[in-house]
Amino acid sequence: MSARAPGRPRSAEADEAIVRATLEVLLEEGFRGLSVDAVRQRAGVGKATIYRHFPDKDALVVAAIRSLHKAVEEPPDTGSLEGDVHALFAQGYLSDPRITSFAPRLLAEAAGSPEMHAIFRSALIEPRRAFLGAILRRAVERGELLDDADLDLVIDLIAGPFIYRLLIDGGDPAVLAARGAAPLRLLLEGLAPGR
Amino acid sequence: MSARAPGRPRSAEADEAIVRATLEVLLEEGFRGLSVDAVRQRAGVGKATIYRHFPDKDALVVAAIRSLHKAVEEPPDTGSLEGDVHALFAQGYLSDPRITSFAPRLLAEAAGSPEMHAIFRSALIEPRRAFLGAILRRAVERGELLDDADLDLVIDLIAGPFIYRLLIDGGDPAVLAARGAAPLRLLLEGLAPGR
Amino acid sequence: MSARAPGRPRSAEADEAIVRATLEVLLEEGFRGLSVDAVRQRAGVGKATIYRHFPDKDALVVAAIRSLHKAVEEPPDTGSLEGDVHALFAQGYLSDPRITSFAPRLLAEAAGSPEMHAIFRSALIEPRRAFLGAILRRAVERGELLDDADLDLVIDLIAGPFIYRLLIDGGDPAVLAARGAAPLRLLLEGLAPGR
Amino acid sequence: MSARAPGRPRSAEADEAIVRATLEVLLEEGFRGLSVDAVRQRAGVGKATIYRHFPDKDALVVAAIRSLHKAVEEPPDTGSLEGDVHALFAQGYLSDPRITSFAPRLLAEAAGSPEMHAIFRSALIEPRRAFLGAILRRAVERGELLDDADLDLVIDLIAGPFIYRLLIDGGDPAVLAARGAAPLRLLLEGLAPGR
DNA sequence: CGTTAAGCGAGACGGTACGTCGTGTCTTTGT
DNA sequence: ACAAAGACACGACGTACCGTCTCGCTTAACG
Repeated sequence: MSARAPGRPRSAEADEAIVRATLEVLLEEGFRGLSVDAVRQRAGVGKATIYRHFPDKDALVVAAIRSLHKAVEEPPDTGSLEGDVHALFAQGYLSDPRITSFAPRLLAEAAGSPEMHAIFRSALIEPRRAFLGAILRRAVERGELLDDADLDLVIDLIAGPFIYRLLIDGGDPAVLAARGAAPLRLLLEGLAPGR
Repeated sequence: MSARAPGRPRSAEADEAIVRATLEVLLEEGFRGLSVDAVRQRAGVGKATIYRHFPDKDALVVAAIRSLHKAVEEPPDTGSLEGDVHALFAQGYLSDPRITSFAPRLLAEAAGSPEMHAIFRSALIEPRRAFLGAILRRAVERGELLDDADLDLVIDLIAGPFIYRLLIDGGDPAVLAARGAAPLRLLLEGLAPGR
Repeated sequence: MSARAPGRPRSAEADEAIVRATLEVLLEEGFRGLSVDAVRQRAGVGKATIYRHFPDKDALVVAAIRSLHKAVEEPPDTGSLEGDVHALFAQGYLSDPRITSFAPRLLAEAAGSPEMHAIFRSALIEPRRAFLGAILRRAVERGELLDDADLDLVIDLIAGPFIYRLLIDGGDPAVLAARGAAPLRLLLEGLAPGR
Repeated sequence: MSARAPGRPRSAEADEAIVRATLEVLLEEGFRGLSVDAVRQRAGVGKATIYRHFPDKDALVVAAIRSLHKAVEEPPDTGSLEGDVHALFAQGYLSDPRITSFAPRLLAEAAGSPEMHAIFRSALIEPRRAFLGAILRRAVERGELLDDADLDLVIDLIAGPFIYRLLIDGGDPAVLAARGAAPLRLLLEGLAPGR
């Protein structure tokens, strides 16, 4: 018995070319300047193929965003919580221009669209929370944090102000560097076990 | 020399009708569904009039957002920082559906548009930060906070996780109520002077 | 090594199914509504098979039209020219709805396409001219027409007004019956030898 | 009471430019090569304007055909029926390439579309019949034709074979010149009063 | 107190992008 | 080895929207 659909299968190359072209146009021309025909031309692909792979332009953008997921690398172990977090920020954990540029737009689409919101979470938010979570678990093992600390809450406390600043200041890296780390010290003091 | 332009003056009624219609369409149809013609029809106004009052569609949206500013009320003095902050959250400081619905969309427009971003900050962010600031200054006067506390930073620490949760969870009020207040207690402990 | 049969020799069936499906779609949807995919689906055939049998859509149409040729029957001998011609008209010599429906469309394709025009002539025009020619030759033998009459010209004179009316009046059978035969009498008088 | 519609009136210039551009593209590229965007570009007009003036591409073509009507000139009086008819043919009464090229295509559209057929008749057929009719009436006055001749029938007899040849031979002018006039002599003999 | 310049609703205008569909070619799997 | 199924590149179709431009009319300040 065959689980295979008949006919010529969808081209993975075309799919990849479309997503890559979308990302390129998105970065060069911005969201407003993204046209399906521009993607079509750059990908060297037929318009019908785009619409066969993605129901509409939004889905195309979502796929492009999702493709960024792979780019995020594992955070290194520097030996201390503070070092780990700084390393995470330093490696562009959230200040990656692609993220600061795309995330708000994606967020806008997510408003009123539960599926879009789920994609937003799974493609952008959760992987980053997972990295922070790993760092925090290492800190607990090291004894830097209380055993019963609510790690999800701690993540909120670390990432929240950072994101907030990101949104308010429009992703200016200098401002982020200056203010992003500030809450961390405060938290480290409040959450240290021996106190 | 005349300080007055000749001819019929611009109609304040038309201006108001345009802004109101824009808000209505924005709420009913969302950002994507907002078309100048829809505003025109709902406002009972000529298209040229819209473009005489606002240079383009973005300006129209900005004006509509700005018109929401008036709705925010002064936060009451409950006698304690914790009470004030809870009161602020309780009165819908940020969970106002108009805010949770508009803010992300506006944010999306703000990405890559400095003017839009400035509007976003001045119309939505700053008024709310001002309220929190007033509350915190009262707390300093009461002796609940250290005199030399960086209030802007404290605001980040309080509002940041809240906003972060708002964005992640899509503004679900129940979740906000459960998690929004959590960081506050932690902060209050860490920032109390007598320690 | 496998002695498996080299696939089903379905070629002839497929060809016939394609032509039949083309005719059906042509009659139901008209020329504009004829799409190769519609033919494909109705014939239960692969698209590549169609293009293996016919170079392009025009050839497909030509084949469909040609398949109508077989339907035309030999004209009977009634004993007189007038009777023969009336019999020819009566048997639907040209008022066959398939002809009145297809001919103009085919004509349209023929404009500017010599090959199409040749098809048009050989599949529709010439067989009918041949019938008229046979009738006229019988008339010459009977002495009803002058020996040196230009039979091609006589055919033009008989068929021309008829076709002209057909095109002008849109193939309305009543009109054709009323006016189609009229020129014939006039011609018979003018071409009778004993005058 | 105002008979004037509100708003900016449709542009007669745009309409004319569209029709002219359609005719040009039609003549240069042929029917198959006619695209609305080509017309749009050549006319220097917005696509929406085309579709505001004409419901679809067919209507556009019809309007272009109709615009040819004005080009037909009055037939001169040469003093004799035969001369008049020759003059009519000589001036391109029916051999105008625009006619021989468009008529069959229009005919094809007319099949199954009464409105289209009516346009075909009123824009192409009737004006030409009217010219022939005028010539024939002059002939009756001159005594060249019987007073009680059915002029409509005579028109059929003159025009019919000519059109028939036109269609069969694809509008080759040489063939038309050779064969188109042949039936005329026959008819003149048969319809002359003094016989 | 009438001119007159600029406002007004209405809607057509030139463009540009959208998403659908049709053509003729190709690449799969199944028989 | 050929057939069905259907994906592919290309390009036209008809719709919607943006921001500009006439229309004919109102409205108010100035002469």
